[in-house]
Amino acid sequence: MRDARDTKDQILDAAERLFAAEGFGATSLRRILGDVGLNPAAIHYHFGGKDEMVEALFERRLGPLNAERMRRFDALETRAGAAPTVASIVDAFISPALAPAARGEEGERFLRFVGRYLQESGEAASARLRRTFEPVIRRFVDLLARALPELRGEALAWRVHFLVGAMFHSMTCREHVSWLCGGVPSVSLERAREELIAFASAGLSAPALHAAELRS
Amino acid sequence: MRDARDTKDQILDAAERLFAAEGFGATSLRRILGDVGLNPAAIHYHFGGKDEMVEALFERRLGPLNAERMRRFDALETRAGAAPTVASIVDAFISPALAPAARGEEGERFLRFVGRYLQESGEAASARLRRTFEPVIRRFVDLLARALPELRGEALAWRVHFLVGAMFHSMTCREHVSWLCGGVPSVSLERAREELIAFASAGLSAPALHAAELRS
DNA sequence: GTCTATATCCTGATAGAC
DNA sequence: GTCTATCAGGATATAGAC
Repeated sequence: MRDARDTKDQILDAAERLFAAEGFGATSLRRILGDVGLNPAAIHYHFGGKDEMVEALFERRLGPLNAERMRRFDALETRAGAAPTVASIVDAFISPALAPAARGEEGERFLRFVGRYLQESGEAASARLRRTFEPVIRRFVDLLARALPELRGEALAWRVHFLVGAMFHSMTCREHVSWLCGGVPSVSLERAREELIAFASAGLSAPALHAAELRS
Repeated sequence: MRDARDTKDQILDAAERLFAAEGFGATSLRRILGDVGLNPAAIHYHFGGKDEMVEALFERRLGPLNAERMRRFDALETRAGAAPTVASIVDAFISPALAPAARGEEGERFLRFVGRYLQESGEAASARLRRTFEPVIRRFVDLLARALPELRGEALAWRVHFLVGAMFHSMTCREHVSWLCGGVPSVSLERAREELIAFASAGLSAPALHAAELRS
């Protein structure tokens, strides 16, 4: 009746939009396929199930995104002479995700979805995300470890974890920022990208904690 | 058959445990009430519905938690002479939530649940959380604004938003930290609290961004 | 006052129509 | 190859048993 390629993309578009808006668990196949004008069960022909559709959603966007991050990491490492700054490493990790989000609806939708999925999902999803992200995260952590030699394993891990949390939260609960700053109706995602780089770089660069400095 | 007070608390305990472990949308009343040995529909007698039960869950813990934050803010403001440091303000906001979590399962469970709920939920839940948190967040932002006079409205709002995101993410996806730092089996939540205070204080204190300093 | 039997709707998935 | 009719079970909620 219509081209399968188009149909698949239409389904993924609708799914991404609804997952971002309502959450993963709250969005039924019925709703998604209804938006495309198909029977709920069509999902099984095109993808195999709800979980497999999520996998397709990830692959469609995460491949290019993580490839871009790797390219930027490469560029930082091969730049002769200057060792990369913490801010430039953070920029290479954050901007491929947040710059498209700042440019338009589509990029933002995907990040909102990933953020929600990350929180909602159980072990299986966690493992899936880990498989996808591990190479790029490990590279990121290695670069940071060289730029911040005083930061030991667990400290660096927590701080990277905070950065990731801040990044996703910035997308998924963006509306909170409007009332946080006293009712500015529309906040800028480009601004968020810049502030996050500044915030996270400074946070990562904070002095390492030693037993003696711990506060109550 | 048994005391209603006990039953209510048993239901809330089971709900909190399951919400934290599996997520809000993924946890059915069937499952929760089954753990307590009751029919799923008993929820309607005790609370009125799933949403009202969530409200009760929040009230049980958030009241004391936010009251403690307010007490700490008061203590900072009335301390004669010294204006409070950024780190001490951040500590007053974070520690009442994270110190109980570090001390035991129960405190951690609640934070995991709130973090997941915050991400999963739509407008209604967002509004509910806003009503509960607005006074304490506004106080927090005001204190920070005085300690960081160079940080204007939207910049401060984004950075506080990052802090909140980092805080919840640190709880909800804690297992990720283990592999981030190369497989340390058990990471310390007390360590997370200390690192988060250092990370967020430094991030908030990063120089304000002006148009001229923006990077690609 | 405390809880259960039951109803209704909605979920994702199997099997089969075109 | 593409999609739909239908299914079995799970979701919350109403009405009523004890």
